[in-house]
Amino acid sequence: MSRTIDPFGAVPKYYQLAAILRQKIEDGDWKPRTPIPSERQLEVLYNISRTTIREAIDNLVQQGYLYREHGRGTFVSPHKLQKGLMELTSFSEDLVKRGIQPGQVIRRLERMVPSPKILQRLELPAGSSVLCIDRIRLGNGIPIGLQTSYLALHDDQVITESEMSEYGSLYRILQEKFNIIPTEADETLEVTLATPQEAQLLEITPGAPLLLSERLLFSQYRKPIEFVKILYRGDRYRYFVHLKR
Amino acid sequence: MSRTIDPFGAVPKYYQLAAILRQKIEDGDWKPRTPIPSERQLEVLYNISRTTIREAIDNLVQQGYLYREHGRGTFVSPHKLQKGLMELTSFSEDLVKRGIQPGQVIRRLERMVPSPKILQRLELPAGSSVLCIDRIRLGNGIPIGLQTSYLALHDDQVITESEMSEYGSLYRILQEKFNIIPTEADETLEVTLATPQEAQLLEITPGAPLLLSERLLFSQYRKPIEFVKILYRGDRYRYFVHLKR
DNA sequence: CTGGTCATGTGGTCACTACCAGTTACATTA
DNA sequence: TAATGTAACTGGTAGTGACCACATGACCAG
Repeated sequence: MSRTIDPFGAVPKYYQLAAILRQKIEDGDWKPRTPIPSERQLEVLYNISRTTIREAIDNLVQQGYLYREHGRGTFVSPHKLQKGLMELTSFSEDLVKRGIQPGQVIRRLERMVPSPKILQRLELPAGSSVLCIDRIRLGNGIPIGLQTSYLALHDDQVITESEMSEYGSLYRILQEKFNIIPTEADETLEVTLATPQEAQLLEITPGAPLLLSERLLFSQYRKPIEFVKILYRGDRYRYFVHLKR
Repeated sequence: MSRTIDPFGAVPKYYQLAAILRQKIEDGDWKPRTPIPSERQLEVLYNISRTTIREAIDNLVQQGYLYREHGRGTFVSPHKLQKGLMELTSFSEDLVKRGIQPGQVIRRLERMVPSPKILQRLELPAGSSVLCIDRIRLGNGIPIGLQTSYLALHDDQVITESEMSEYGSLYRILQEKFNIIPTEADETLEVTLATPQEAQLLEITPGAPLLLSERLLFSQYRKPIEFVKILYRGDRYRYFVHLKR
């Protein structure tokens, strides 16, 4: 890992500096609750202007690595293993973080015209077609959720079943193939009971309690990209979220 | 509402500007998806340096009011009624937003020594006492949740039952009386079934599905402040969250 | 011992300047 | 006509310099 700033590289200096500081925190060079060098000290240490220093620190504060105290200093956050948890995550990222091996069975992958309610949430005109992906989600080989995604993609934006396994994550495909960056999402969670059909797919008894999630995903330009409905087995899944002011 | 910048006031200029811009968005003066004036134009319009302009815009982008497109401009986010939803909210704020009249029955309010597991999560030494508040939460007069809070407060930081109703919100008491600002929280949600006792308090049948939330709340200095457990009636409550990258 | 003052260190705010990097419209050229 | 360049926008990055607001500890007067 580079420990110095490259003034000619394509990556911005504040970004390079943020990476260096983040590394120090993750490596444990800087302990929780202890102050990092002051902004004036960093200015000298890395030969970078305070403007840039502050931009780097702003980023890390935003991401929860550091916190400031006016008049006292900037300190390392004491959160232990939670780095990255505040992030908007995909299902697979989500599981990997908990040490569970994600898996999936794709039951359907095709273009279709969804219900008007779904089209409305995706802000598409009536009669539009979307890409629909129907999957059984597995954790360590055991079914834990039924997921149905409706993606607001054009006819020429194709996703194949083989790409789904290559990329590993739908969000990676969106980002790397279509330059769509998931940025925000609205999600609701509620309790529901398994229908016989759902129970069979999830290998549970009908009427067993499920966690129902409905999520609307927005791109970097605040356009709705995906509407996804997930039914989680109530006995095998716990939803986690990190909230911020 | 003031539409100009006061250069001598105690409030920072970037904050005043952000308030003005936010107002224009909320009033509908600037429509969704349309560009706001460029940073150079705002510089002239308000006689403020671009540094300050950008700081104000940064804030609003962070809060979801605006989004930038490099080379094109800065645009108003198209989100309709969702302003503020990304915020870390208290139970009562939460309900008010949905147009439901919040209410509560305080069943217990006392200092106690909680279980070691809870003390550990609050990062307090074994044997410490905390303030425990046990409440039934109402929506439009109907029970929708059982809430038990454990607050990491000192013996001299007292909260009375009358203050609970005066302030309306526990978070307001923390903020205004003790200068503790809820900044982050980790929350898990899972499904569980009502015990006979819980069923009675919630006025449902035993065995009915419930939504169980466990939340650990952190102050502005990343110290754990509150551990709270809430049991929601599965048939009357839907959890909402706004996620961000 | 108590309370005030002050120097010094911290982050917070602001202005001015310069240049880089995408986007767009339009004139130019093949 | 179609491709191409180019000028004039946009936001993005970076440096410099100044002053304010808050926290702390050393010092001093009572």
